[in-house]
Amino acid sequence: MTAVPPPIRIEPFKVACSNCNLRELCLPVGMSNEQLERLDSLVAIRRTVPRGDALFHAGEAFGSLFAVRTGFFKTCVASEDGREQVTGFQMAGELLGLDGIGTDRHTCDAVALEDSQVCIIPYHQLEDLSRELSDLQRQFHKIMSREIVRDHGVMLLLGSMRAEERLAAFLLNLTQRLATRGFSGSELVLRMTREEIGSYLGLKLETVSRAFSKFQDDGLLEVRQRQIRVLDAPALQALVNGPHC
Amino acid sequence: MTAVPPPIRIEPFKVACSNCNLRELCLPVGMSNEQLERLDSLVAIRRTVPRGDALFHAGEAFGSLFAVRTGFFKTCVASEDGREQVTGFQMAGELLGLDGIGTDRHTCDAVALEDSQVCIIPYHQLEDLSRELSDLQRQFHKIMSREIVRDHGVMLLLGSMRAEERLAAFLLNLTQRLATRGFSGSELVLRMTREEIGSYLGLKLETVSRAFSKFQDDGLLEVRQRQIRVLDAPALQALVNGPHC
DNA sequence: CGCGAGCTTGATGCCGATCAATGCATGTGG
DNA sequence: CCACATGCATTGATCGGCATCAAGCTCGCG
Repeated sequence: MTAVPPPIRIEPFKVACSNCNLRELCLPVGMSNEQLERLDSLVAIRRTVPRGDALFHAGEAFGSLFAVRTGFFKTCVASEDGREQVTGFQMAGELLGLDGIGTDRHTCDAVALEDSQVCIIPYHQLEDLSRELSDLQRQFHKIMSREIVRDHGVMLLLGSMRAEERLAAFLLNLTQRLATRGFSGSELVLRMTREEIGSYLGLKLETVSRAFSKFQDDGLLEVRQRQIRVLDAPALQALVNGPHC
Repeated sequence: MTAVPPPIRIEPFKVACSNCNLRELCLPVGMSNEQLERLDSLVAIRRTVPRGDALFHAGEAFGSLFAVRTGFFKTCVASEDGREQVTGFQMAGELLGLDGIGTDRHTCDAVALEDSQVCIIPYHQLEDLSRELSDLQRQFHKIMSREIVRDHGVMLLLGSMRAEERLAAFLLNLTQRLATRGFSGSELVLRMTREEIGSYLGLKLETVSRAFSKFQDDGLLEVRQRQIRVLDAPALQALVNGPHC
């Protein structure tokens, strides 16, 4: 039984995991060419998300995961009374929407911090295919597990670090992920506001700003608005590990 | 090459998901009797963990997940410099070890807070079986996703709530989970110390103790050491939602 | 050019950390 | 059975880091 092809507009360029330059960072890690071709048939559509728009909102029905192809996102949860917490920042090759699997509804908002593009991964098809391809299954499980481990790291940060330690840890994490993607490990442009950084780190925007200024005074960073140059990464690392013990 | 059978003592009573009274809370949710029998062949061993002992440590090789059968656990991560953060408390029917999938090593410690018993779920066999049983696959994915959502909730708590709000949220979460397991929603015995609660909530033990006393003074709780009686759950709930806006 | 969003910087105050003493339950050995 | 030790909890006094409040500042953009 051949399925009717879905009436969806295909992007003009070919969408294919098999020749995507992010395949070593994304869902296809560890898959053979043959397997990749089967994944291609699943991930056939991209979606463009302009800066400021939401990819999905908390409460919406869940149907697909999304892989960031280009751009930058934040995810944030909110409590009844309107408190907001940024739970993460996602860049190329990272998956969005894992929170929706448990209840079939998204539980957070995903907002593009710059004009972005995502690959759409229909979730039930992914489940079906990962029952056939154990390498795909394994990689998907690893991605979920690492998200849990990452969250535990954020808890450690929020529960036991001081303001400057939090910002240092945040910056090192960002530069490391950017370096993995071939960018300079010392030069970066923040895509988010001081307020969003603060929300992620459990701080107010003024505190974030002061910490940036302090780092600049101490010669660890060069800060010009959102342009950041890391001058002394080891010193930042020393801050993250306990300098106060 | 037949492997030597591992020298593991099988518990005298029959271990079977199919007739486990926790099957509606645990991995088997949503599975048919036939499917359950296949799961039984996988989950055949239990392990007893005395109070204070670790089920696993960060850094150890990962091989199995564990389902809490009886008892109570905490999980905690530590940074290089020795800072510790309790990342969760697990009770009957909840899974331990999901953090290990991503790197094939555990990334946190799991410690029994009372004499406990867990079912051992060999992970690779679980992967194999979940490729055959889509209901098992679905439930496993839901469990991982819900863990991520739970972690996001903890981040919200750590990032934006005040001390008393955190404790109120913690107590309501505990009572709710106990109620799901058939216990009273108003009477509970804490299995963890003030210090462990504090670590989980990002507070010092003195602050936790003061918050308990405050709740008692205000008539929300009756506190006698670790014996807690909830007198006014709605008031606790009101604290969690923003009373200060 | 002037507006506005976002950022910086200063002054002040409060919440929770820290330091310290006491209380209370459990266990152990004389 | 009592004396004492130990681990955990409570309570008070003080301190400090970050939030809060309040101006200015910078830069991009209509």
